Amino acid sequence: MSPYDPSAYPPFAVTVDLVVLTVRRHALCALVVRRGEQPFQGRWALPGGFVRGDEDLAGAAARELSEETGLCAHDPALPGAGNGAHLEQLATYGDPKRDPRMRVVSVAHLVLAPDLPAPRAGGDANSARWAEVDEVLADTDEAATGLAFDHDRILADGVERARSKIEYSSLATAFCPPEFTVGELRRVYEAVWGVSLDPRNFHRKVTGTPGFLVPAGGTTTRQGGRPAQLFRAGGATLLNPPMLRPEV
Amino acid sequence: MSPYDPSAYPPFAVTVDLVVLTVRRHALCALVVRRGEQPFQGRWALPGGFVRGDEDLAGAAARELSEETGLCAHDPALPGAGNGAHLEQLATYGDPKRDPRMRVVSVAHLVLAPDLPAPRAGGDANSARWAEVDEVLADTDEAATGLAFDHDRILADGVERARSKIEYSSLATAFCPPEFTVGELRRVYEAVWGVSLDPRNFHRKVTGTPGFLVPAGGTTTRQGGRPAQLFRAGGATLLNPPMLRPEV
DNA sequence: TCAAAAGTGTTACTCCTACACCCATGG
DNA sequence: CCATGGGTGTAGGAGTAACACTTTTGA
Repeated sequence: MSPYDPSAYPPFAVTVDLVVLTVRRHALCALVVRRGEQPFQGRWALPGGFVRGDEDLAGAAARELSEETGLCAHDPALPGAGNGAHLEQLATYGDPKRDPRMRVVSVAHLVLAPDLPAPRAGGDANSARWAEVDEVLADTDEAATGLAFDHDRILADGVERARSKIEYSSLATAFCPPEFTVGELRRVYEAVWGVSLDPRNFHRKVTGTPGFLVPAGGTTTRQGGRPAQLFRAGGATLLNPPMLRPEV
Repeated sequence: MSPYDPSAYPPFAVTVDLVVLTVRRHALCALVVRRGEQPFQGRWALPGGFVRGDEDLAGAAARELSEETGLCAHDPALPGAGNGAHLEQLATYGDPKRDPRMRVVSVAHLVLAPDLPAPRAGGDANSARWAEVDEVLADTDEAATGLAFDHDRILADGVERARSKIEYSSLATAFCPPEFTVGELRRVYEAVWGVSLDPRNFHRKVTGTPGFLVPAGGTTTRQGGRPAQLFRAGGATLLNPPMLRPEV
């Protein structure tokens, strides 16, 4: 038997897990679902599922996302795809003991979405919710309170990716509706980073970076106070110089 | 049959592929091996192999690295591991048609190593070499000249990761021997980015960033000219402010 | 009239770039 | 002596932080 014969090697199950993040009530939240089966029955976990034989990894992630939330994923690698949530591959987790049933390798994906209506999970409203990231990750030591499998770790990696990526890219707009104000965008940064930013300097920074924001024409007053201009995300994806995250 | 029963889903083969980068003769080079088997027999490919049933993904990558190069991998997540090449997970590639034999999902890893002696691949010196990255990726259109499978794409992703990561981390020291001069470190940046950097400003930047470099005590004159101080990599992993990559 | 949020101006500081200049070695 | 690379000093500019100040709405 050749060492290059794939069928001679042990079979793996391959899954996709989703870190779906949004900003709700000034807090970064992740979508979690309650497990109905063993193992970890009744515990919260990240949404996900098995990759089918004929679909690629991003396709499987998009399908799971659609099944869990009704969201349409938007792969940034594809040109011209319209609105829809941002989806990108995060990392792959393959510890031999991460699933007690058998060898499962999970390709985690990161999804950034605007604030959504309450999640629906296969019709069972009770089995899916938005969990504040800080609360889920606060007591990652106590095994009893965390997510199932190694999902605490996956969630932490996804949050870290989002936190660092909005520094040097325009990805924060993925948390906003199609039209948004500078103040709304600033509150996204504040929620994701857990800091306060100077509204004046923030405004100058984002409106002064070419291609980051394009005026949408209207104004809104939904936050109270003086009406704010509405913007759309511009074509630029890289921010140079980056948005600076305050020290602590 | 439960939708959560892993054994009910199609089996995958899982491999690791390695993007092993080094700097040789002022050029960024990648390790490639000649395939002895179908498919793509005789073509160059990235080193890699199947993940065994009892090892995790990083372990499989470290094993393949050791088998192909004799290098000892150093997982930065583990504390205190001494010298050895830097190893990190890169991305996972799972297109259903990427391997014509069967469904293979490959977890690519990135390895950064100092300039090494000529590679040895299972004793057959002819079957492994350092290829200049620019030459391999130059004609990625012509299918006849590129690497096997989707390895052109994987290599491009690995190179892009390395190029961007040395901007904001001290990872460039992974391309250097344990003790090195500021000039040697600068030539690493120049080779990886394909640019020229001002030696004076570079020196000030790296020696002025706390924790980046620690003096090793000696001097060397192996480059000619005035003897240069020797340094070791400091404990700092993040560079703030980052090293700025020139435009163009 | 007041609170609240949107914007603009200004100053001081940090950091980078560019380049002049000096230092220490080998040939 | 001189070529080569190592290392320091300095002036100008880009970009940020901090904060005073004006604008425009709803209550």
